[in-house]
Amino acid sequence: MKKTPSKEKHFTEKEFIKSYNIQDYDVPLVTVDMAIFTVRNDQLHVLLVKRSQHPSMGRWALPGGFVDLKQDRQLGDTARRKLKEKTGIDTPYLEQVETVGNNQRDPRGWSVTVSYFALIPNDSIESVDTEASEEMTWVTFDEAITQYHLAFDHKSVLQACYERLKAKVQYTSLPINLLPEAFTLSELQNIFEILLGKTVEKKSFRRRMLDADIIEETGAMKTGSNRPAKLYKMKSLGENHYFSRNIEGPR
Amino acid sequence: MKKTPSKEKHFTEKEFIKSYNIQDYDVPLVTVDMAIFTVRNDQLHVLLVKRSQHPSMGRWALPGGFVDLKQDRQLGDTARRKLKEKTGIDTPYLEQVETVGNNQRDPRGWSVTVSYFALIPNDSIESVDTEASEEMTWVTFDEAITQYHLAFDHKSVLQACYERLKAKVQYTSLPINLLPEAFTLSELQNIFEILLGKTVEKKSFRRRMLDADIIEETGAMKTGSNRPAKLYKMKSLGENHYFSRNIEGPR
DNA sequence: TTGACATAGTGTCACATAGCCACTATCCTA
DNA sequence: TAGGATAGTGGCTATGTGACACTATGTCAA
Repeated sequence: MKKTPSKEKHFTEKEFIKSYNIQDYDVPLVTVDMAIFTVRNDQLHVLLVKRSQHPSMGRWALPGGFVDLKQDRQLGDTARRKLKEKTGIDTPYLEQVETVGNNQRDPRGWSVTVSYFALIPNDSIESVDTEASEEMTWVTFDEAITQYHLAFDHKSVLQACYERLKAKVQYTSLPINLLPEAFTLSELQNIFEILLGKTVEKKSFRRRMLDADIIEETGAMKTGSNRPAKLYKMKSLGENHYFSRNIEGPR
Repeated sequence: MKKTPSKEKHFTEKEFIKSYNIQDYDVPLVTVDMAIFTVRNDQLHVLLVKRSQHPSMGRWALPGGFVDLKQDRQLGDTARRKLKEKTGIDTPYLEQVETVGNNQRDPRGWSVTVSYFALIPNDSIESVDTEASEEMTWVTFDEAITQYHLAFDHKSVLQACYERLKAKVQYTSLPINLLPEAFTLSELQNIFEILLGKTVEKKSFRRRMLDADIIEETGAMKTGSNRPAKLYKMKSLGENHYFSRNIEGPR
């Protein structure tokens, strides 16, 4: 039984703060969960970790955990900290998606999770030496949804992250963040097609990207077993462009 | 001083849950804050309440408060409960915007707020008899930002809500929710123009709305001192339409 | 050395859709 | 019955995307 907080108003704010103790209240749990996306082998992948503790010990889940009130100055720090722990990356594209809170999703009680998704270039993933006890794995998004029985409500959290990502691919330049610093237009188009699940017309795509004035030539070329392609990079790193029209598929 | 939670893994999940006590951990405060928007006198208005308790007693703030773990089954319920208390409305357009958490925004300590915005038709606002002690007022968005010194970080929360709203006006049918059930196309256009801050061309606007297949004639007409206008209503209530292009202004 | 291949990159036209704006329609009021 | 006001439309122009054939430039194998 909690004591009812005093409604006395005769003291100053200073006194109020001093007498305030969060332990006197029923409060929910607060966690941060994240979907870390990358594209490898022409498929969207997401990182899962195996839970080493109760509840749902042994089940696969999205990386995440409690906000550390000492370490984390703000919510995003929790996400960035987890990302760094798992992948070694510290400047990803990071976007908050949704906050879910109810008394069903965690057996420990009323629980709130703030979800984020991160986009990282596949080639930048370092193998981090994590606690030996901790297993993690990259799986395709489809597998994560259909083959894995994710802990808590992580299936729906993951789906929400994917929906947001997919929606934004239609009208932003966001997928650039899935590529390394320098990339060709063909590579970029390929990433868009993977995320959109449909092909786009080459000329239209190139016009769209070039007219947006968000990328510039590096000067270097990417060579292969055929005509070399110009390498591009983002003009201002981290800037995200919003197009005034959705990208369209074939008619 | 908190005790370090046990990392023992030798018991079952059931035993773990039983022994789990949230009081053993440092946890943040969790609140819900909301921007309740309506349009009156051709201006976007937002509802403010005067805080009757510490902290920031006497300052104006967005309606909101703690999640009530007993009453609220999920986060959105907290928002809906507050909205109902203040306006008497229980089926608004409600959208979660952002979740901010840090140890600066509230003098009581590490605090998380989940923000929502609601859109309500001006004519549906009932005067609710609230606690006598509680003052509330509708002010224009501009006034709220420039004239009122809002409590906590509510200024930036309010701005985030506005940004989201303004962005969505470009490519969704969302502003319909600011009008009563039946409305004319001219009224709808007017709302869009207010939110966009610029005029739009009549024919283009009507084409856009009609082609989207989201509204239908009620059969009734709105009469005035000139040619009567057809009244329309949403085809499926609450459904929000996404256009594939942003609304454009005059060239 | 050369020709096949593969992928990069472009020229150009058709087509869809939004802006523009003048025109018509239908009410009220004096 | 004419004038004012707002509702609603016809039809042309401008803009930008889709389509697709065409050119460009590398590698590689014979």
